[in-house]
Amino acid sequence: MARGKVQMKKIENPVHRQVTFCKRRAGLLKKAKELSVLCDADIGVLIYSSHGKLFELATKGTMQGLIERYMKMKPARAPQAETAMETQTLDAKKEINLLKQEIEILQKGLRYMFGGGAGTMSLDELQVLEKHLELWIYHVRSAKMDILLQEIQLLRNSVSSLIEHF
Amino acid sequence: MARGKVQMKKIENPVHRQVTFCKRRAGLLKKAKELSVLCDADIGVLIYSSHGKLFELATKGTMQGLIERYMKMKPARAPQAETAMETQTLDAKKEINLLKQEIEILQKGLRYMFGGGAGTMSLDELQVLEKHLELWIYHVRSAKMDILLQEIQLLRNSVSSLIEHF
DNA sequence: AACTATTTATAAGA
DNA sequence: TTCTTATAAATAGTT
Repeated sequence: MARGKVQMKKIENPVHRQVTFCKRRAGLLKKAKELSVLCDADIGVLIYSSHGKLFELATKGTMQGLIERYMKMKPARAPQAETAMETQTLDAKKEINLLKQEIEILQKGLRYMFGGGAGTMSLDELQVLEKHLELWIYHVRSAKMDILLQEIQLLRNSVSSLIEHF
Repeated sequence: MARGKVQMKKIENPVHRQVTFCKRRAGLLKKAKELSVLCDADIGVLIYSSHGKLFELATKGTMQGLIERYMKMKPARAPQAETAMETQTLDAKKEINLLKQEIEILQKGLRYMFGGGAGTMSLDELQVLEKHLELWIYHVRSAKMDILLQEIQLLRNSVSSLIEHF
């Protein structure tokens, strides 16, 4: 893209090809990061050089995570028979999904309780929910503070006894 | 990259963000294809929009194929005693325990809200609950912001049409 | 969805 | 590889 157009075909000169690979690879990964940040997207990029070397980028979590998400969305074929261990892993994953669902449900329940409706909430509902949450956080922080203050009191008492004792 | 620089942070206006997502997504995929052709590389790109929609590109074969290649290259974990599969199972069990704890805390949080008192929660549990609440408030505020910005966009469009009409 | 003024990426050269 | 620079491409803001 500079000092001359470039034909869209494999660069034959291997030196030139390697240089371009480095530059454009960096460019591609940069663009991917930017898109991720600007638009709040999760992006994974896998690049295998012509000689098989791997370069990767995962803008959120790990490549593993993004791949698993992909697999869920697109159930893959099962090439081989499962071993006992694989079955165990699959069972565990099922359980994880169930638990995640449970959390989802609890959260929806909370939302329902405060907001009066599930799913999409109106501005007013969100306003109310926000107020509830602020109040709740306030209570949680108070409770934390109470615990800490109790702790301090206990320590003070210990110190007092020690002083009396000696 | 035009008519003004752009800050590298999430674009707040949802309309603007969506437009940019479309444009840059197209740009990223184009760049990936070019790199693939020019340098004879095999490239896979996974993009999840903030709303979870998947966009993908595999310049050679299928995404499945690239992923399998990735998996073969990177069983990179497991110290040595465990097989990859055993590690996976252990990881899954750890995740299950974490999720169970999380559910416990959410449930306690609910009871706490109903009862109006802290009594039963430990400092650590309160800490976790507080983090959850903070995250939740953040989401609620984002949702509010989205609604307001959409409203503004609608009004702007109305004003534009009126001006054109008269 | 089209249009440009600018910014960014990068091909070639050093 | 790295830096420089002229130029091609991408794209932000606008219409």
